[in-house]
Amino acid sequence: MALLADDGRMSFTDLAKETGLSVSAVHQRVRRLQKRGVIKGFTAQLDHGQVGLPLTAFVSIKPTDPAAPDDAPERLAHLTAIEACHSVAGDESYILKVRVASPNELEELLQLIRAAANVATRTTVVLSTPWEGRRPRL
Amino acid sequence: MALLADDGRMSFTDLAKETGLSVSAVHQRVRRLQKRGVIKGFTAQLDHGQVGLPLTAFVSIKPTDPAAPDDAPERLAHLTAIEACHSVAGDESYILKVRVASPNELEELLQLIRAAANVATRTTVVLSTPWEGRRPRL
DNA sequence: GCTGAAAGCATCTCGAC
DNA sequence: GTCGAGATGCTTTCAGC
Repeated sequence: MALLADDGRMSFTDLAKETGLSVSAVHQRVRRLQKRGVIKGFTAQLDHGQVGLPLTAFVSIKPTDPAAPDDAPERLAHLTAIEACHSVAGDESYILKVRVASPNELEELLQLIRAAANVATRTTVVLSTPWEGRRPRL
Repeated sequence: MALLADDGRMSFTDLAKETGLSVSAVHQRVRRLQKRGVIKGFTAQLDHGQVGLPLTAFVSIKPTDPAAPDDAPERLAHLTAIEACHSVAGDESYILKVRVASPNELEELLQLIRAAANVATRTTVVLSTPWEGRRPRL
């Protein structure tokens, strides 16, 4: 059932046909999934290239002072160019995924990140994206 | 306008109120954005933890034979645990984002990746995700 | 490219199984 | 947890500007 909600903006009546359930049953199930948080929301998938943010990069960060409290996520939350923030195992402490308009903006962003979170950065620029946001097979 | 489509499954009538345009104008604009590919589609955001895939990792890959043709994306496309595939600048050639149910599955997946694409892998396990899929500020 | 109205459907609620 | 029917409201198309 969750597999079918991946089609995003599909009418509940079509969902009902696909699943063989009645329309109201589908409706209630989706409502329940939203309340339980299994479905966190619905979004439009935008083409970042066409929307003015053609440059994607991964930024790994490591605290310059390992003794300092690790509140990097809050310190970086205001930087809207950061699309995702993952705490990771390994040499670095976080991996950020960022979207910017140009190399210049990337440079500015890295300075902001270093200043805001007191970290060293290691940046990996994305050249192309064969695919992204593919739905996991359940 | 694209900012408002981020709310995903919103009625066109509500969009029209927000934008001050008429309902049909909104309708036409969205259709145009979809045809131009600016809006690639609509999806439900699922909670991967609650959907049986609580373990996320980044896998960087590097060809074992640098002379071989680089067709890793096609060779890996059938592995549905791979959510995204980015070609990147730097020491490694691709970064994959994968979702699996358990460490065991991750181990199996890495073997499959190495065998399918003839590559060496470097894996970074995600411990937690303060945020993800945030909408870029336009 | 925007508007407004009309026709067709989907959504959502409710009572019942 | 599922179903069916009814009121409400949204989507979609079309002619006109």
